[in-house]
Amino acid sequence: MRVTIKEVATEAQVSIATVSRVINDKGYISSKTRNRVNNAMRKLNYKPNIAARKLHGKQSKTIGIIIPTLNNPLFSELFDDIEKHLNTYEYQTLLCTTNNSLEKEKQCFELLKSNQVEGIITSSHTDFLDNHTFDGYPVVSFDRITSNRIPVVKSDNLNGGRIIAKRILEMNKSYVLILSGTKDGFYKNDERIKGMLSIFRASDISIGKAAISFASPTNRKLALIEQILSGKKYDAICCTDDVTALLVNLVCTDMNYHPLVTGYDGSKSVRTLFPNLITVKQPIDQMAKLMCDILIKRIQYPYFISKDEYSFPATLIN
Amino acid sequence: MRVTIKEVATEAQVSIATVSRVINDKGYISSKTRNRVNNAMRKLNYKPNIAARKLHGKQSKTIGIIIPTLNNPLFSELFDDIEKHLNTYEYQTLLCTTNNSLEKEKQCFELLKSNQVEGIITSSHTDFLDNHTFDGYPVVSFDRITSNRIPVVKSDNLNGGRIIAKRILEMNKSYVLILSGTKDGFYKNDERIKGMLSIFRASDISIGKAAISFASPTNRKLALIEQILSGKKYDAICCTDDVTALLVNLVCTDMNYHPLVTGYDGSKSVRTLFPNLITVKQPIDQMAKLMCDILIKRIQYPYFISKDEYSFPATLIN
DNA sequence: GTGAAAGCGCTAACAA
DNA sequence: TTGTTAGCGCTTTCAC
Repeated sequence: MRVTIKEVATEAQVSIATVSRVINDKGYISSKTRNRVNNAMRKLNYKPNIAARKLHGKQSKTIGIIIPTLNNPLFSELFDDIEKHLNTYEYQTLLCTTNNSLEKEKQCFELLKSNQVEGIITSSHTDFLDNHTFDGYPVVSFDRITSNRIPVVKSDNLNGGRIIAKRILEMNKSYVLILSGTKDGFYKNDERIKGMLSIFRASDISIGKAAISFASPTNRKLALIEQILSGKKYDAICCTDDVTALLVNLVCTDMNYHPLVTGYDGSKSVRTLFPNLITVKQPIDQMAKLMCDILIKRIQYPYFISKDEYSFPATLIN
Repeated sequence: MRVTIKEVATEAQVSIATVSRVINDKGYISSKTRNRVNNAMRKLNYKPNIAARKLHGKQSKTIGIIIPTLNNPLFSELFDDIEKHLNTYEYQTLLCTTNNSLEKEKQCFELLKSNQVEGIITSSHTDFLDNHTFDGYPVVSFDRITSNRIPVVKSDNLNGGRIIAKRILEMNKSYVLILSGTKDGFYKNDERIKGMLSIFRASDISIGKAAISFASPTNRKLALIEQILSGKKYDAICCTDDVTALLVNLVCTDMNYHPLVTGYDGSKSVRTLFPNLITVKQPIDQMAKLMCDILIKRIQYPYFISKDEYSFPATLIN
């Protein structure tokens, strides 16, 4: 068995309460005792049992993270940034992936509650949140409009859509496909698409629209894309995310068909590995940081009222 | 506050012990009581408090996962597969990333112990494991030879190296660079490189060797690669992982220099997005599954003796 | 078959 | 400034 607070107390010849005080830096302790306890902890290589701490109710020092998948650089980078930043607050992280399934998202939420997380950062895109009571859990959402009083950290999708569309117009395209990477109805009001449309409609470009399901396996997506493109001769294809854009490029290469393909998100790896891709960058690192900050503040000061929405600028790449 | 076992007991008019028995399916319970308890749990939407369960010592139903980074498709896919598979055992996962830093790896290990994980799957590549006593924690390692009695699940790196080298020879190259993606000394005995050398040395090809540090940020890696390549005119560059290969390709394109570049790992996303990359595929999904199976078996039957090493075949892509 | 009660490691009143 | 003690929610003997 591992070393417990009790053994530290014995070793330091104090009570467990004193040890607890030293650990949590609470209340008055003489520096002599403090030293004795610290030495004992070091000597015995004591590590607190987080489960016991959680059991007590507060201070689980754990934040739950809900994301659709790690197999998308947007989300793996987001998670990475969040984790790094939470670590500076001495918080740990409990990760759940949903693949955008409502069922899975429910399970994630239960799992996180079962694990006594102090708050949740979610970037899953089902509408589960809307219908759920939060038992007072602080929650912050990534790029997702929710109806409840859950703060959203997003980037300016409307403007991002506009930027991309303007870029397309500059290149004198005449028949453009807007291809959404999620067709599951969660993006009914996709701001990116709205932005694109607002520009395209004011021009004399022709517009097609299509969507593929986010949760489909890659093979299925490729097949769907091929089907969507077959016969049609768009000279530009605007995707609502980078992964979809990259898949479209693959299919097009195979078809020996070379429209202009644009993405969205601009994660570091995509920007590095596909330096020519025209896309819109969300400042993922800054957004991650802000989400952590809001959440921690909310946890530390329960009456802290955050804004409903924090919006970051979207910037054109290429 | 959440619903506890106590409230379920009251609702079902039984003792908490009985509720516990129903939850864990242990001991004798009449089916009448069982039903009553189950109904009560459903009615109150009871979810067990995992912290309390962990506190008791056994059955934290959590496995710790240590990986270097999620920003490498090999590891994000590995984690994904592990998590999916552990879920079928009703185990949850606690993820730690180390970026191959020894310091971070130590912290991860402590964190996982603090969280009462029942076992650990590690694919980090420092030599921390070798010098550490495991307090009886079941551990299994991914692709990493350790000196202790920790089972390793790997693929046949020696043969993988050979396969790649043979492929190079087929293409009549004469000056090849072997570029390792980790120069931190953890791969002193890198089997992949050994395999390559065994073939190259038996031919009349010239060989160069270099390495870049795994933990460097991408920009730094690109600069290093440029430096390594400047002046030299290799007609083939064999990297020990895909990410390095892709970065090399970027630098080469920039330099308008077009050697044959090969990778290693063959994760799904790399194979999809770079269908022409010559690489060696490790069967990540199968390896993930086996690691979970070994670990769970070891947890359930403490006297289960696993083999020291499980090796999967490596297959050439392209 | 079921319940009472001890105890897991820790925190936080409350006493001293 | 420190110690005593009552829980936190759950599992598990040991009685009944």
